[in-house]
Amino acid sequence: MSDTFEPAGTGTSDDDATLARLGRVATDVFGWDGLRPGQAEAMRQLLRGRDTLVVMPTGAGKSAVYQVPAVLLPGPSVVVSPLIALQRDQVEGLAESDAPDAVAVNSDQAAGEAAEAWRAVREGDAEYLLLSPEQLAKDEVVERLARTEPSLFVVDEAQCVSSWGHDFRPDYLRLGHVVERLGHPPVLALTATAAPPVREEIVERLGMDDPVRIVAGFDRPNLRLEARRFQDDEEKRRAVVERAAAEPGPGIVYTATRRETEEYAARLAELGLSAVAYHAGLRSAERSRAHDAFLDGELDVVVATSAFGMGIDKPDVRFVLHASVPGSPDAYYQEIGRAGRDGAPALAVLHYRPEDLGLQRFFSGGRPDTEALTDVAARVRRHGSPLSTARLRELTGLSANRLTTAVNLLEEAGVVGTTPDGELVPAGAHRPREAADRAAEVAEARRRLERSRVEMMRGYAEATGCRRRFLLGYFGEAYEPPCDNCDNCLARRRRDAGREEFEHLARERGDHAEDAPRPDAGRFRAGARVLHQEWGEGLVMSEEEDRITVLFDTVGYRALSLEAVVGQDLLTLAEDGTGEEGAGDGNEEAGG
DNA sequence: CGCGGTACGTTTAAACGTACCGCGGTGCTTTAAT
Repeated sequence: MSDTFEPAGTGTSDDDATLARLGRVATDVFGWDGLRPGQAEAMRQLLRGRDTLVVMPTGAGKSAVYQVPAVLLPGPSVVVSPLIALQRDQVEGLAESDAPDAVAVNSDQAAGEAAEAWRAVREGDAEYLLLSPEQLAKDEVVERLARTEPSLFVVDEAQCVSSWGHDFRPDYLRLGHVVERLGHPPVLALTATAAPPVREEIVERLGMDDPVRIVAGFDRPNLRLEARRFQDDEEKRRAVVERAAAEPGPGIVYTATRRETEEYAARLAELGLSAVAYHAGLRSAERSRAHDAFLDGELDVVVATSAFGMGIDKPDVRFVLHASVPGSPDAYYQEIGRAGRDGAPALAVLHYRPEDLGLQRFFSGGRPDTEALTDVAARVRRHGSPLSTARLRELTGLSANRLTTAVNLLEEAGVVGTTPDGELVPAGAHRPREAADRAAEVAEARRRLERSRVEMMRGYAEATGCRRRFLLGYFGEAYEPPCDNCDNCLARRRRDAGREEFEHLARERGDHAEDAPRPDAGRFRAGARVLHQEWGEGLVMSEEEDRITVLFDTVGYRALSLEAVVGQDLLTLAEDGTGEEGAGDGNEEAGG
């Protein structure tokens, strides 16, 4: 995949001129000192018209990547943003600066406000237009947008495509069609956290064309990683409360349910901490009060569900404690990534009970809606001509989410297609029941993948090796332990120190204080394509000392012990496609 | 999948099992009723 971009700074005068122009805009218009290498490279690719995926930590200046080139490109820039609160922050931030203005169009606005925003975009008074994917699901919005001839299509928080698109906010999976209807301006996908398969899904779902991938390193060496296992629920709760009270704040405690946020916040308040609960069931005034108080340093602890986080860019969060396992390493890394952004030591502790995995399994459970699938398939087929989603909604009476989810599954199964105008047509001559069955299979595969991600959290919680290696491996980065900043590495170091005292005695007795020799992973390195008798083809994602993790096409992530792999010939190398996605492939390491 | 609550059952009466039910996370948008 290294052919997907040409290295920067090969010194053609065109490149130099482009970089100079970008640098001038950065300083003259935005008032910044300069551009970091990863930023500048992404901007240069966008100006060349290339689709670009950027994975960079929060605070590394992802927004700059579209803000600067937008100034040099002719039309307005569309920015897809998942939360109205984030849109508001961006609009306000740009309004306060000398940079061009941004406007948003969303359901929060008074009647005249949207009209004024469109006018500003049309007449060039606003450079950036912020929209939710749901806005872009409306024909009239896309048509109006097409007339403004946007020169850049940005998807912020692009991991939402993968994490929310399949059920919660299905319009995320339709953005690729929007891009085409806009004449495919350069697409920029921005995210802080995306494992290799998530990156590939973003590329595919947004219809990115031979994209450049710019991926900064994931390691956060100042984060101390720890996991503690509990049998008893109340014991776990006590440990969480005690830790939150003992560690220097401010900090975040993540729970699995709304109810738990209230319970923990109450117990912490009893101990005299200033702690509040935060979840999506609170009134919006309460939510923003908690949010602002935390950012302003008035709180010791926020106890929150996963609702708390996006848009929290507070440098001095000292700990993130998980009172329960989250549903995936993707979610976990994103949540602990909110600690220690100032680079000073910070702590991430997972409080784990195997029973807690059940709730996450439930969350990733949803059975496919066979009825909706059959109904939609039947109507698309019966209707002689292309069918708009608006019309389909009238015909079926399905809610927007159920309908769009069904359409997405049918499309992924290859039994429904989308025309260049965004209308739906049948693909192939499948009877509705058969079409629905195929789509249900797609949904089932997705469910298996999500459940395997839950299992990866079990793997992390129960890991005996370096936790940093585990997480970085999951994100496609090789790492050589010890990290000296996770509980397992530190425990091993203490053991080794103790062992030295007895080493000479052991030598006298003739035995070895070394661990048993580990089987060699041999050919099954990260990035290798492998074949398993039962589970079919897969891709080796990471290697640990005694196991490897493989992402199988049909069953999702599986951890395999090297002993079994080698001893029982579990795996063979698949036809050597090599260099597919995997650790250390052609992604640029644009040092963070 | 695991929990908390409730209803029902039994034993030897106020308390203790058991069986079943419902619930659990992320946000946009639009619309109807005050």
